[in-house]
Amino acid sequence: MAHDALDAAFFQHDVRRVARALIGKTLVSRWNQQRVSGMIVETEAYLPRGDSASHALGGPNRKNASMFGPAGHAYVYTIHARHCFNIVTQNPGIPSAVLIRAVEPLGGIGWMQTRRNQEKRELLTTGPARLCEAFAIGRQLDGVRLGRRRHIWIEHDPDIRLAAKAIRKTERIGVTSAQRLQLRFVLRGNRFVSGPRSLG
DNA sequence: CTACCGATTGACT
DNA sequence: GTCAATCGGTAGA
Repeated sequence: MAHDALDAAFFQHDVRRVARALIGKTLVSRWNQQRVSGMIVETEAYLPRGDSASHALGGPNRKNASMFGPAGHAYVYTIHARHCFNIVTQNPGIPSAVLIRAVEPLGGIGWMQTRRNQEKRELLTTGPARLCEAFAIGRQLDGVRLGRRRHIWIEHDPDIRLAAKAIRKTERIGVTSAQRLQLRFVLRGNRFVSGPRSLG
């Protein structure tokens, strides 16, 4: 029950290292007395330099400001009328973030089904916008620090230990530039990973 | 004000 | 597998 919550120091490393390390961790949301949790099974890294797909390209603006803020805070953006949840890394001064693309539902599945208006577990949290809806993550969390006393945080279960080969590295999903970069990390074989099966 | 875009999803063949 | 709906944010007239 009382698993350690990851603190800011965890997120102050290279974004690729953090993206890989987040696989197998537990994402927890508590909102309106409703606790929801899931094991992270898919992430993507967005680099501070040389990454034409990063929202930080071109410098800070009103929309991407959180990417330039402190590590361990949320960066929530809107795309196609939906939300996506990132965790800022390496900052200050190095705008980078990890996109959480999919989790395996663990607790509060009934809340997820209600919020998603969807019964099938495979359709609750397989995709960045789907999991945001299931975890009640919206723009109001943009720039907010993660923590156990907040709306959202990440826990480490010491019983979950993944072998290096359990994590697969692939190209990112849906990115229209810089596609050759291998910046997506997935838990190999997990059925809650999003995207084409060939990249699972 | 209008025009256009997208780190997506869900419906469809 | 393919494809269009979707709408907030941003840029430009």
